[in-house]
Amino acid sequence: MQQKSNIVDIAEKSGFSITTVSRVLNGKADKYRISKATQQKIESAAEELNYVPNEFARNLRTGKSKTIALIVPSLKNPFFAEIASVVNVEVRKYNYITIIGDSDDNIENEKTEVMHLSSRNLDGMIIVPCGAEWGHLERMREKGLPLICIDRYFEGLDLSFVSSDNYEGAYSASKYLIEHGHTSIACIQGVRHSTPNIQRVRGFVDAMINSGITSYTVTGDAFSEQNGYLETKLLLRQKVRPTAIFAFSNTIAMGCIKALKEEKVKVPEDISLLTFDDNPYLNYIEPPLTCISQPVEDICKIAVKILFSNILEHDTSPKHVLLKTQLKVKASVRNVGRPL
Amino acid sequence: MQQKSNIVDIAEKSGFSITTVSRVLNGKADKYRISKATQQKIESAAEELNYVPNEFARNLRTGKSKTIALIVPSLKNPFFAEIASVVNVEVRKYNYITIIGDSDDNIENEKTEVMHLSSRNLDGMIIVPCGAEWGHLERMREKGLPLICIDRYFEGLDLSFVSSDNYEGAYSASKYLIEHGHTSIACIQGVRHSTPNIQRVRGFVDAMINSGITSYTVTGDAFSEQNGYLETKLLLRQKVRPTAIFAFSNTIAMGCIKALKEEKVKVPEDISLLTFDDNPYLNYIEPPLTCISQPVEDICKIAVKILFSNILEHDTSPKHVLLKTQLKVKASVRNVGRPL
DNA sequence: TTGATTTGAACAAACGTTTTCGCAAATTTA
DNA sequence: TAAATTTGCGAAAACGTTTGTTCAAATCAA
Repeated sequence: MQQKSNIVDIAEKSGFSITTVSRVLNGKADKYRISKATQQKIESAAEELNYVPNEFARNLRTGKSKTIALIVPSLKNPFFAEIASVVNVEVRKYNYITIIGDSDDNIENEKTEVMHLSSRNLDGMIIVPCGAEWGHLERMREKGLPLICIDRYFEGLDLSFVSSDNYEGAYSASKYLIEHGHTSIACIQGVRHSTPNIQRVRGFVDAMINSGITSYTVTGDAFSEQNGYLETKLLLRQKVRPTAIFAFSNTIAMGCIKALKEEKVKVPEDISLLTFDDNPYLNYIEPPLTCISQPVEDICKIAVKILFSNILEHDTSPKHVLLKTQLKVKASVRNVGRPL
Repeated sequence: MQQKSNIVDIAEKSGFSITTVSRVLNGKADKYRISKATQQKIESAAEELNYVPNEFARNLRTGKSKTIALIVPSLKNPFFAEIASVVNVEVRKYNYITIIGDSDDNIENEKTEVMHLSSRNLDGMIIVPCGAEWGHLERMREKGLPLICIDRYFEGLDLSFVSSDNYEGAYSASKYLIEHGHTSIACIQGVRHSTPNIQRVRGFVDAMINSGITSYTVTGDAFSEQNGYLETKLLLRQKVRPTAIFAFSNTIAMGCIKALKEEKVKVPEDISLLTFDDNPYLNYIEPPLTCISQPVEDICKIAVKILFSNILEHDTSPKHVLLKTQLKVKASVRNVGRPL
């Protein structure tokens, strides 16, 4: 078991002081006018000793951890998994590392995660908040922690966020349904107090109202398959069945499909289905699901960029960014104006 | 911006020494016979000051980071995302945190990830290796880093691993196809040098041989949709089309489906399809895909357990664990013995 | 030649913990 | 009552860095 070498070993081996070694290894040689010869020697000594700096000592001294935390509701959800993937890769480009916390969409978990992680002297944090509370987040920011919300956020707060333009996305999707002749439309929503959900409901309702459609339903209360399943079952029991269902997430849509299959309701012949979020698998279900695709990759990249402009350049002004969504037409919406 | 408090502040506020404060806060009060009264005072002082220990200082002193690294080929792959999710949660139970590295299935990335992460004084590492090389992993282990491979591993090496019994899984799946009357079967494999793949091929081939079937094909070279697509296209161009395709991963299966759709080949009427790995979405594609489900959750839990018995109890003997897979019959395999 | 400046590098403190060793006071034992 | 033991706690070193300050030697200017 090979001993780890430290800066002192290098100093001894090369014959220079710890200070000089540190400076050379940190690329501050020029700043402190260390001669080329010295640099050479120190570098080769470091090489030979297989030196890897101890980040803990370094961070203890500097107060910087080169670590950011990402907190998501659940890594099992492919939507958040993609976020984690992109954030992780982007952050690594800055030579920082990401630690991931899983809140399981539970505010108490979220709070303890934030607590625990913050003992790691985070340099920044990206969070998809559960959505119910924000006090703990504001407190973090007051402590000086660069913080940015993605996907879900809080309106009227000084916290930075990057998200999709959920209102616009829902609005245009609803319009799309209307233009395809649907007049009795139901949407199944997710967590009610979450901003994306609120915006989507607004977009949906506004589209209905602006088109003079009065027969619409808003129901549901979770971004879960179960919720989609249950609400669809209930919708199918109504006197007048909707001709189209707008699911506010992939997971909800899966529940819808399950229920529709069970009830032998064909998509899109009997009922049209539209969903938020894209996913590779969506192309393989039958029929391929028309969806509102969120620019997840861009959201993450921008979020990371803002975060680091905060960390590195101390640009602490709150940024609010909404990105356009995209309607991807596949095959789950029927034009009811035309015969089958 | 509220100042962070440290152990010294607590010492001053409570009137006791740093030593005593440290002991109380680490739950070693009894061991060092600190009176209840003192404990009380110190704890409430810590509470008031909103004390959060500085992990860097602690870890610098102890040499332990309470951090383990997880390296996966890609978080975007739902199979690995699930692994990340479970590992993350399990590790947190020990009050450790997980940092995740993404190798993008590239051995060079994997090596640099291992290097970078190791400067964080990891207490342990769980890795799904790309598979081509293991020198860097052995070196880590020689340095004393508790290390365990999951999913992919290396045979004949002293590294611990937990994986599915891929041979058995592939064997029974192949048998299942045979029992359903298929005599011309093709399998599309993934990364060739990876152990799971090798085992699966063996299981497949053995099942064929043991059943006296000579007309089988083994093709492909990546766990990717593209590979599945391409190979399926090619298979369909053969003089004699196989009656069943065995995809060695979800991603490959998706490619198959895409190709089959394009060629208007119906599943399972024209060709049967079977795949490795389960996935919630598999229930919603048409037809629902019969699959070999891997006990991902168990694999991760066991891996974490072994890792911590290594970290905490210094049980360093290499453990080799293979878990049974499960055949989940859905609707993508036709019994060709019976008329449609 | 003398004083000023530049070059090259080192000393030592500091970051916030944990832990070894130690010791005085209180209590028990004999 | 004296010795031994137990109780309760503290001083200080150490972990491996970074960095403000200092300083001798070399070079330059006048």
